[in-house]
Amino acid sequence: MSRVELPSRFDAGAIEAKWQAEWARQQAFRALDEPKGRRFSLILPPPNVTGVLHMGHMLGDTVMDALARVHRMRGEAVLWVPGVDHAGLSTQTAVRRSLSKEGVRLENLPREEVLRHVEAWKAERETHIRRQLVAGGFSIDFTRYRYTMDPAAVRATREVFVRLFRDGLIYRGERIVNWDPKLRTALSDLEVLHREETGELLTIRYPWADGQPGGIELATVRPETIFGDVAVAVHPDDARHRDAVGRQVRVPLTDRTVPVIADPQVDPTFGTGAVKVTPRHDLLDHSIYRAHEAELTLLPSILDLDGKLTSDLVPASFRGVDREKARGSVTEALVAAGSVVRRESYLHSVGHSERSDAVIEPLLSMQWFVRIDALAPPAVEAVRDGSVRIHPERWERTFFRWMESLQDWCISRQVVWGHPIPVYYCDACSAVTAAVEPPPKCERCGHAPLRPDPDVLDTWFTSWLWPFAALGWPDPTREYAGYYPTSVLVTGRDIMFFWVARMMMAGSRFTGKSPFSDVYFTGLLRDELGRKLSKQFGNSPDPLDVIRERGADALRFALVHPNPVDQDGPFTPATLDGGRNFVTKLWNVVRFVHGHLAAGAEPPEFAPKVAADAPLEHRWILSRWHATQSSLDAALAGFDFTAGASTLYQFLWHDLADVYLEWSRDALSGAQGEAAARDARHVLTFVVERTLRGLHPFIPHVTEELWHSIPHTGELLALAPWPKPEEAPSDPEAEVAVATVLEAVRTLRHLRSEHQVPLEHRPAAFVRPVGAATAELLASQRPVIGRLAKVSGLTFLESGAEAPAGSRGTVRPTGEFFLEVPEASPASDTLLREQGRLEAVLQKTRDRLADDGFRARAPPEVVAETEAKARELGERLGKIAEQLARAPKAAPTEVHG
RNA sequence: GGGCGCGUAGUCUAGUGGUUAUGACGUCACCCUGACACGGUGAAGGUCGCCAGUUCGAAUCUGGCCGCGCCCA
Repeated sequence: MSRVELPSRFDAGAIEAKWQAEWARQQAFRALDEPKGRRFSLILPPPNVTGVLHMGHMLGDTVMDALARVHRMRGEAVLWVPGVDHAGLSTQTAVRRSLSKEGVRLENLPREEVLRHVEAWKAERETHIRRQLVAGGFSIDFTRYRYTMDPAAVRATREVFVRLFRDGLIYRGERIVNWDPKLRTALSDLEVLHREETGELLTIRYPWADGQPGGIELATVRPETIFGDVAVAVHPDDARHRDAVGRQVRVPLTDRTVPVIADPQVDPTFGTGAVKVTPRHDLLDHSIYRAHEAELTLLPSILDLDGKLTSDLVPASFRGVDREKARGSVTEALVAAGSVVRRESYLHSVGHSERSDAVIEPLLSMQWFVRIDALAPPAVEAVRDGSVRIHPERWERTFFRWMESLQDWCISRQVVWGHPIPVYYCDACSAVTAAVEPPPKCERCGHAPLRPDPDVLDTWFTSWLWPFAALGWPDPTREYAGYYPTSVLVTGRDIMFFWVARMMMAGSRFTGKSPFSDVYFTGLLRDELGRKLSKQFGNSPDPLDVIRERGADALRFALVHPNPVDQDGPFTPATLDGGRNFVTKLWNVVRFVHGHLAAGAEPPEFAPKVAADAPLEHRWILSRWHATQSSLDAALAGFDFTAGASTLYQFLWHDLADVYLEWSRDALSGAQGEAAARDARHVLTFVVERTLRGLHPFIPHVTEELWHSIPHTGELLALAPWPKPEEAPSDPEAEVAVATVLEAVRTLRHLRSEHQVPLEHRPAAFVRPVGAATAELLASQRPVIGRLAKVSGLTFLESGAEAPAGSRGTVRPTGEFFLEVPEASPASDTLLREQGRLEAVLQKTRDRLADDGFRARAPPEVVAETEAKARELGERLGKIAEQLARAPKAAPTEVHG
């Protein structure tokens, strides 16, 4: 059992690196190939190689690590699988931006060269991410490291595609999709962010085609699309337009005529109740078109993939003009032509690309889709029947609501970087084949070669398989057999739909099981101004830099400790200081312990048996530890990591350091004899050792270091057993008694401070306790009270006895306390303030007692308590009055003004 | 527009019907006391957003209003 001298300062950099290396050397986090007994597994939500880890990742990873370490200490087989995500569109966008800074357009490069650039980008970020994960001290199994484009993930992705295709749940079709004209790709509904924007609502008159005066008026915010109109639609019940239905109108600025049709999808409350129908460029218009397909033959496209006006239907002067520019010039032309009836400012919601921020263009396009609604029911059922629990629980409702209104998922992307869609076309017989392995020739007609689909899959199409794909599915790997389904998923709620819900669908569909049993959503981090952490504000430092400056443990504690459940948490210099201060406090507590243990010969044994007549402070600290460990376990079970960290913080700092260490100083130093010293060492070692174990999941490095510096059994704290509260007894009696003693100490300290007793003075103190039990307790603890309050002795006053002249006093629930004060000491106003406060309380209490309703309806014990309270307050006020009566002789009355 | 939350000392926060409302940061005073000034001791600081209601009793439950945030359209 080796013990080391602790340096006076905690050198986070060196110590953290040392234990990271040691954990790796001992393979402490390597999961068993064939786990037995209870197991706990989780996947690291694979960070995008688009960038590197930010503080939000660190928060999630710290939570996951806390869970993983606790379960490991409980003796369970733990597997934590790390990995990174290729993040197709996102990474390609980043690379494109980086190339454009060098004046290179990604679109102009050959595919192979684009891939080379992306691979280089990925390699750089991946290296950094791995370094960050190591530096954080996360107990990840790096031997199971995975990447969403490594061969096994490719296999799983293609396998899933092919299965869904064969089951008819993936189809290719021409649908209105969200088109990003900047990135030139389709996006899923989830990748579109809606923002309120002010536009202009134009009311335009479409004249009757037969030349009769007038026409039909309709409102639009997109006048540039009139060239693609195929009809004007009104609601069938709209009396205003009943006569118009069936007539022809002329599209302004053109010679084309289109019919007025009636369709119930039209919102009669919008504008004039008539709308233009541009079926290739609007979802609703397309739907109306479909309903009237027989009468409407034309389906014109007037926008190209860059969002520029195109087509013969567009007057030459507008051709090739971007849609946003064209809006203005078409408006001018309409005004000039006298077609505009009204122009008004209009606030409406505009979809933007999550990636490029370009305004999304609804566009009729041939894409691949997943019939997601068919996959949803088992996922909904899993949450409903409790086999998957969402924390915090209220997010279940959001989950359900979303699952009820699912649109088909567009999974094809027109980008280079990603998993190619595993579909092959035969140009000879037009067969469409989906296959895991590229087929050499057409199965139907034998034609070769086949033409592969040019698109790639949405990255989430791989991500939704991750809980089992990362474990090797569809192969029957040891990881999959031993650790699937996983236990917990920790992530941000911003990807609840993107990822969590879809994972549950995929899990049920392909493995027959929910991929995890618990989902925990972390909150967001905000800076001191309440802003989200973001590069753009410069408030989002690289975690590696913070770790270099403060240490990983300080960062981890700062992230978890002040972060309330289900609310945004602060990430500020102050919270970082808090983390560092706590780590330093722990370090110094153990240094104190260490110094005292060095004096002892043999290492104390564990699991102290505390007799009922053992010294009060030992019974008390063990009871406090029992309570702390209990609430820690409860907090962890409820996924309340802040409460867990907080209970340890309070215990270490206030119970252990502030009270117990000071109280036990004498005993530890041997001043009370060798037996007392031995007992104190014994209890102290036990409590500190168990506290290190309890703190280890949150701040693993410093606890590992400190644990090795005190008596312990085992090779690594990371693998030491998780403490059980019942290792030490709960002792409510001791807790009450210590509270009384501490109140006496605090009262005397207060009197010292109030009356400015110089620090070197040891004034005499007097007490007139309430009740024999208190008297006995205080008498038995006279030495420690004297020591902690820095008074010379504590004299007990008989009930009638006058306090000595030259003393000042105060009144507490446990009794009256007096302290010898310097003669020049002015009277304090504390007593007066206390008197005022208590009188207010007493008044409220008496009012309540005077209320007949209260006496009649409140439970008798509450009435009795209230009566006792009134009595006690009355007595205390009486004593305060007595003290005030004897105070004036030395009391200048500046207080009363 | 729909939905879900949140308003408690200067700031963040605990507290889901019954003592005198919890803790942290910050502030003030004293103190480098043999673990720690990244610290110790003491103190100041609150109309629990507003208005009604339920109840013997409301920070806590209900409704309305005001303010803020997030998600969805």
